[in-house]
Amino acid sequence: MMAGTGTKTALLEQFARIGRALANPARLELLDLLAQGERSVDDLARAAGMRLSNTSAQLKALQAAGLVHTRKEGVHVYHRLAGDDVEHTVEALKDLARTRLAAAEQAARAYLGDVAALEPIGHAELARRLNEGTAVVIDVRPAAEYAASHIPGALSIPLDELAARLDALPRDTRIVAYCRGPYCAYAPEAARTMRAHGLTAHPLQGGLPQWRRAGLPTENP
Amino acid sequence: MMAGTGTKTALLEQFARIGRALANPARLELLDLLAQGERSVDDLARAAGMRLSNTSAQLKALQAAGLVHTRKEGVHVYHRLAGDDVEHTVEALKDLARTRLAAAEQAARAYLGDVAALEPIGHAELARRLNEGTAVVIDVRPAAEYAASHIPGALSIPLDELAARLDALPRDTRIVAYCRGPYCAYAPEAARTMRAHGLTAHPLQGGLPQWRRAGLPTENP
DNA sequence: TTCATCCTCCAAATATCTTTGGAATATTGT
DNA sequence: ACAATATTCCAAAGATATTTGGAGGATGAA
Repeated sequence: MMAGTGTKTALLEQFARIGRALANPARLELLDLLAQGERSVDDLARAAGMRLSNTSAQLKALQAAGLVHTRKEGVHVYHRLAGDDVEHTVEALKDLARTRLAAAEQAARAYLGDVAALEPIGHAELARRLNEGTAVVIDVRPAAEYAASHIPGALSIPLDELAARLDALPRDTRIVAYCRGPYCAYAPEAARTMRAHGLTAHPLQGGLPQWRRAGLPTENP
Repeated sequence: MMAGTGTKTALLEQFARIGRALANPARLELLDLLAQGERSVDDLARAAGMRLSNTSAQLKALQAAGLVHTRKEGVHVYHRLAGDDVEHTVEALKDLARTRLAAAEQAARAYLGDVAALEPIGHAELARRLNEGTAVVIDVRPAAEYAASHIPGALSIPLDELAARLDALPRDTRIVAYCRGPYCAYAPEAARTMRAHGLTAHPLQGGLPQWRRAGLPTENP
């Protein structure tokens, strides 16, 4: 492809660089993970089920596109999203896919199941209920993500452990589960598990990144 | 790459399809043109300076990604954006590029010049001024795009013809020029030309697609 | 220093994308 | 039927991306 300096072509080429960064499922998964908080390369590789060398290469591509920043601490290199706008654009991309591609809508339904049937709770309602004490909120993401940032007052119950800890949950209070975002299956899955056990459970509409982006408070280390 | 049916991988793969559609400067240019209204393949090829066969191939890719719909009329195939969300996401992509990539910001400045110095007029202010009669609005896009859709009351003065028609413009009224959008150089360029001729001119903030997306009225054939 | 750990870099193999010119197809009008 | 126009399809060449395994560099701990 031509270099194309100084003209409209050069500008379009720059825009396309961002498109290219978002053109690969592995990179999109890394962005999802990074939206939960900064993580080391090796940690990301494990969480995404990718080889280390490949993870490093993809993170380098994201960095070259300006979507990710890094911080070196000792032997670790921590990566994080460059800003809220990254997450916002990725979400717009996903929503566009779901709206415009029947195959995407179908894949979303296959992965998430029927979320509407679980009557998701909105941000505002959860915030109100937390103030009133009429709901308990649980964070069903892996513990490391809870540790990086969570909704104040949330209990960390990773999905893996939910079944074993069901009896410790209140039967007389509404339980709201949240996870990584609107395309994360953890919270809906958790709500189903809890409902099957006779609890009153709902997923949060959107996950922690959306909660934060709405200007609501989070608790960080 | 794996097929990956039924799982998270399948969903991410669908999201990445949209990313891939936006990963190429030629396709981004076609999307820009389509945001101005539906056009035939051959017309788009001419406007974008691309070969016909390539234009057809890229449009096919956009169609496969669900971003573009087509309508056949006689011997022509008219393409149009599948919805407002397409334009919105493309704009988010461009803004992200400009914010996160220094090279993109630099290319934008090189292409657009210093737009802020031209004191762009916002949508609300233009709407008000048009009601009051305290501004004249001119559409400096190619005539075909004006014909497809324009701001009610706008005069069509394609940038090519502006120099020849400067004397017909009022010297005692504020003139607002608009074009394809925030990354189109026509309106800023027109404002500079008019100012150099002693007129009071400004570009509109954002172009016709943004005006329409803000819910303001347009005039269509 | 030596070791273990984390990460990046490299080369190679494979796959995908882009662009071109020309052939093939479709539609309309004569 | 024929010609003219608009579009798609095809094959080929070149350019980019993706992924892997392993080598090598950097850092901190023993």
